[in-house]
Amino acid sequence: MPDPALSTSPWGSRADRAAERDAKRKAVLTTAVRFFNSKGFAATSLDDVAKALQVTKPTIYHYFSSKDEILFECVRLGLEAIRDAAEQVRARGGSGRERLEALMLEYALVMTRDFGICVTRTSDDQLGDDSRVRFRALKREIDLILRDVITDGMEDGTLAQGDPRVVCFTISGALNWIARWYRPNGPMTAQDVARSTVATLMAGLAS
Amino acid sequence: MPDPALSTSPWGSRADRAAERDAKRKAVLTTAVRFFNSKGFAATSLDDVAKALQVTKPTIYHYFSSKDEILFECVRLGLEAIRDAAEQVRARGGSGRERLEALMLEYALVMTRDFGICVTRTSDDQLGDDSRVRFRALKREIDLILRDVITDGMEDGTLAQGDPRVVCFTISGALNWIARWYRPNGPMTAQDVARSTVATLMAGLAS
DNA sequence: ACGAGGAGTTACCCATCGGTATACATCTTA
DNA sequence: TAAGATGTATACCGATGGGTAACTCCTCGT
Repeated sequence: MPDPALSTSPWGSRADRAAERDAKRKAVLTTAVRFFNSKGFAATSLDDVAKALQVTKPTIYHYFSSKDEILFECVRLGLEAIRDAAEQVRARGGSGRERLEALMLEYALVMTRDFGICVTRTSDDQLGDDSRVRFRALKREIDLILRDVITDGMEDGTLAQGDPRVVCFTISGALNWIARWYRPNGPMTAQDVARSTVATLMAGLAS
Repeated sequence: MPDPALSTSPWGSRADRAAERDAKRKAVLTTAVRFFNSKGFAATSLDDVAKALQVTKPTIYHYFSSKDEILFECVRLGLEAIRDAAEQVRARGGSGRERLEALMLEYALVMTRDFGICVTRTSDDQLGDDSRVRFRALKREIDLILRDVITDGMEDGTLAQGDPRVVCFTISGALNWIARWYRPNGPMTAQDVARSTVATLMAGLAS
C-alpha cells in the first residue's frame, strides 16, 4: 500500500506537465531571440536554435507551429513589457511630465533587454500577414498611450508645446535606438543609459 | 570621304559607354533599394529586381558581382550623403549650436530619401565580412564628426553640458527613426519633418 | 570585312532551410 | 499491464534563390 501523499495526482501531474512545457517554450524563445538579435531573423535557421538547445528541429515544431510564430512571440514579449509599464504609468498620479519621464525610463530599460532589442530590430515585413497585424496593433497601443501622456503634459503646462505626433516619434526613435548601441559589458549600466538618454530628451540640446 | 565632325571619336564613344554603364548601375541600385526598403533585404530576390528592370538576373551580375555588393552600394550612397553634409557643416563658421542644428537638418532630410532609409534598415549582420567593415567605418566617421560638433557646442556654451556619446546616440536615434515613420504622401513634407524633429530635440520636452 | 569585347539571354547547378512523415521511447492512467 | 498521450529523433521533401556556364547579338575600331 503506497503512501497516499506520494501518489501522483492527475492535477499536480498535469500542472507539472504544463509548467514544463511552458519552460521549454520559453527556452526556445530566449535562445531564438539571441540568435535573431545577433545574426538577424532571416539568417537564423531553426537548426541553429535547435542545435544550441541540443535538440532537433522537429522538437521545436513540437512547441511552435512555425518560425513566424517564434518571432512573433519574441516581439510580443518585448512589446507587452512596454505596454504594461506604459499603462501602469498612465493610470497613476502626477503631472504629465512626471508620468512621461517614468514611462520613458521603463521603455528605455526594456530596450536594453533581449526581447526589447528584438522589437526594434524587427520590421513588419518579416512577419506573416496574421502576425503583422497583431504586431502593428501592439505598437499602436503603445504609441497611443505615449501620445496620451504627452498631450496631458502639454495641457497641464509641464511639457513644452508641440505636435504630439512628432514628439512621440522623436522619443520612440531615441529610445528604440538604445537597443542598437547599448552593450551589457560596456561602460554604462542599463540604468545609466536609460537615465541619461531620458535626461537628454527632457532638457534638450540647447543650453 | 565622311564629314570628320561626324566620325565617332573613340573618346566620346568610350565616355558614352562608361556613362551608360554608370546609369544602368544606378538604375539597378535605385530599383533594388526600393525593394529592400519595402520587403527587406533578405526577402528581396535579384529576380525581383531584374524583373522590375525588365532584364534577367545575369544582366545584373554583369554590373555587380554579388547581392552583397548591391546592398553595400546602397548604404554607401546614403552614408556618404550624410558624411559629406556633415563635413561641410563642421568646417564652416558659427557656434557649435548653429552647426549642430544645420547638421541635424541635413541628416534628417537624407533620412526621408531611399538610400538614407536603407541605411537605417540595414543592420551590419546582413553584409558580408568585407562590406561590414567598410559600413562600420563610414558610420563611425559620421559619429565622430557629430560628436566633434557637439563637443564644440558644449565648450563654447551654446549647447547644454552632457555626455557627448549619449547625446550623439540620442540624436542619431531620433533622426534615424524618421526613416521608419516618414511617408512621402503623408501630411508633412520632408522639410516639415526635419524641422520639427530638430526643433523638438533642441528645445527638449520639458517646458 | 572582321575580330574583340560589351551586353544580354537561356538553361542550369546546388546549397540552404522551412516544414513534414514516421518511427521509437517514455511516461500516465485506468 | 495495456492503451494512449507526450516528447524526441531520423530521414526526407520541395521551394527558393544566389550564382554560373555558355551561347547570341550588337557595336566599335582597325
